[in-house]
Amino acid sequence: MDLDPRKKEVLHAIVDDYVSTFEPVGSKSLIERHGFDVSSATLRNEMADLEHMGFLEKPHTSAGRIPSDKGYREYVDSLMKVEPLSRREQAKIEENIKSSVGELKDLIKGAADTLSQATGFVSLTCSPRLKKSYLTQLKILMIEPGKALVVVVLSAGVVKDKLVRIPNFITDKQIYDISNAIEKNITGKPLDEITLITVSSALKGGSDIPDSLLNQVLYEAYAAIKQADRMDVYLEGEHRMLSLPDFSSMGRATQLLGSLADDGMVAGYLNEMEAQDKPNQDSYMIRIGQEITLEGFDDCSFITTTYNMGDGVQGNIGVIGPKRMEYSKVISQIDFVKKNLDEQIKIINE
Amino acid sequence: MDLDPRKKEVLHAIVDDYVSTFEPVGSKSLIERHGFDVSSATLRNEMADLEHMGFLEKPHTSAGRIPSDKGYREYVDSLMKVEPLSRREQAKIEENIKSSVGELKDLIKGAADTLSQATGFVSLTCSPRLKKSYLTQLKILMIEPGKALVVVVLSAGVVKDKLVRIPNFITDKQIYDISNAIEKNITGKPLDEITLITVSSALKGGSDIPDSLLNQVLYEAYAAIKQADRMDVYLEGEHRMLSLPDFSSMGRATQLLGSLADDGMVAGYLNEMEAQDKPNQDSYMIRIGQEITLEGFDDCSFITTTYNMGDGVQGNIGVIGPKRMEYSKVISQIDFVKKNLDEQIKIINE
DNA sequence: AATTAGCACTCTCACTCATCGAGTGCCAAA
DNA sequence: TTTGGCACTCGATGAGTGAGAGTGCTAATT
Repeated sequence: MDLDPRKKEVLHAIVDDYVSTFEPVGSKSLIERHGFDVSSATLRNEMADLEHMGFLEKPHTSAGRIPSDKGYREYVDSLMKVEPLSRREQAKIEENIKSSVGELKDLIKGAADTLSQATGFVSLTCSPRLKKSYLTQLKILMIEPGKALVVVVLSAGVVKDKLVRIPNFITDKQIYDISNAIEKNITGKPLDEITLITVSSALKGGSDIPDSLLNQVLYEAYAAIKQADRMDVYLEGEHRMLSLPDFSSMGRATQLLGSLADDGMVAGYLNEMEAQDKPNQDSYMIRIGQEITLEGFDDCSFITTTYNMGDGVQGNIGVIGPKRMEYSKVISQIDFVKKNLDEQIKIINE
Repeated sequence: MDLDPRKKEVLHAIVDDYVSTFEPVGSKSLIERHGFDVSSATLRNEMADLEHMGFLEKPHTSAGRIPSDKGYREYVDSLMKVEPLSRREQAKIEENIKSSVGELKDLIKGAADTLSQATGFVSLTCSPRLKKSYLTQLKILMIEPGKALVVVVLSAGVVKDKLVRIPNFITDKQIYDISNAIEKNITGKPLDEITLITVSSALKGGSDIPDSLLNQVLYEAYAAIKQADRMDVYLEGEHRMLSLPDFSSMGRATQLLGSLADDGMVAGYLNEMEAQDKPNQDSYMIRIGQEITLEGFDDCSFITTTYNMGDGVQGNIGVIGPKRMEYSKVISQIDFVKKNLDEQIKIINE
């Protein structure tokens, strides 16, 4: 069911107007702002049609129209045109990201901060999905009797570690042997294929440590490996949402921030989205209003894309903003931040 | 200038009432709720006195009185009586904290979450101050050519690490030697006495690596050591503030969350507070309203105390809440969480 | 000297009511 | 198919009002 060209124009204009003014737009002001050379009555008819088709809605009988979720969806899918950022904005983002030096984590955090600042919304980043990456090194470092540091090195240059407790009287040498044996056995395996069994099988019989103690060490090593896969979601700029007129009522604001406080929920939803969309690299996942199945995000949109760490390892970056946002602009902002992030990651990984 | 006993009673009652109702308290309701056997006129006189002395203020001519910052201060310093938590509340906190297993970091985060949930306010934790702790181990682990992991082990069982870049062709063996040399040289030194010079002096001449490359490695090692001292502030539960009537106006809420978003600012202020109070262990630092010299916290109070990791290493834990809070209750909550945290830390450190 | 009753005064809050204006839907004419 | 015209709807605004809670002050009482 395609819209005729004029309806498209009208919808486009209404979305633009509503996004910039946050006021229901009426037939008259539509003519004033855009150069439609038909009368207001004609527009009224068009608008009534668009409403019947579900693209617009009325807050109450005698107000202008606002876009419905479906209206925004149409706008995003076929009406808007993404334009590049101004040189000025680009420069600011570039500078910001470059100044966040350090490890991968700091870099991602820096990108998130930049994105939130640029958009004025909440930015969202998600640590890389490491299930498919494989293990290249495993070291267990004795810290003191009873305490060891397990260092897990993955393809794509990711390093994770975990401090674990081990039986008190296991020696340096023993740990060293265990560590080597495990490493030999599971190097090259994708993370999601490693199980407690795989880890343990390296060692059966080949050691002088009683099984029960050995198992404890193995378990800790296993846990450390598995933990490397943990998905960390980082949200930044929650407070910025309070300045938006969309959330100027205390009720909505409270609900939104309450929902945002639960990172786990957002993380879970992201996973779900990803499963649905099977995104190819460089594509965007966009969810508008009620398309978001989480409580409390009715007036929001999610836009995310992926950043790349090589070897097919990817994480997410994006924003959560009011559904009344300048989609084309926000998308170019995300895109530009993502590109810069990819670049910087490449640099720190050589 | 001491208050006479009745004035104390009156102030006490007013603070209690105001805290629980959030409404300016008048002479009449004061009699109703508390068993004062004087007339309302007498109380009015007392209240007028207290106002002149600066303990109370009036929102407008014809409303009841509310405590001023000075009033709260008096209340906190000499009027209130801290009572232990109910068995029920204790159990909840205990359970919550025990369920946050893992490394020190997780434990602290767990304590913060618990505290925020228990109080309904923002909780604040601060990683331990490590300046005075000394270095017990330093390992540099080769990850791949050009990349190494520096592991710093401090007294009090703290382990920190940092992924660093090193010149490409430095070998495993060389790194091992450098690491040993540095370790030998600075083990036992307090963190704040370690300088780039101290680190470097270990190695002069004793190696076959060109100075310029060596310096790069040394610098990274030094940076990794210094970074161990970084103070991390963690704030949790910002959204809870929105539910409080104290911040039910959008303006205040926005300002508060904006200020809270800047962890660095809060961290800086904590440092300042600490310097002023020279706290002995187990004492509380309390700042009420305008006593807090930060922008945006006029209606808030900070209450913090320290948690202990042994060897004199301490961090901070506390809350940021509305100054209209049940001080005695909040203090016992913080106290109880702190005790549990101390205990759990002891357990994971053996 | 401290306490109390009484009273005039102040100020906020909640409520009502009328008005205004932007916008709509629909009909009949072009 | 488009347009002008018109009656209607509904939220926002602002003024006016009365109730209620509280105060300060004064004069009488203990």
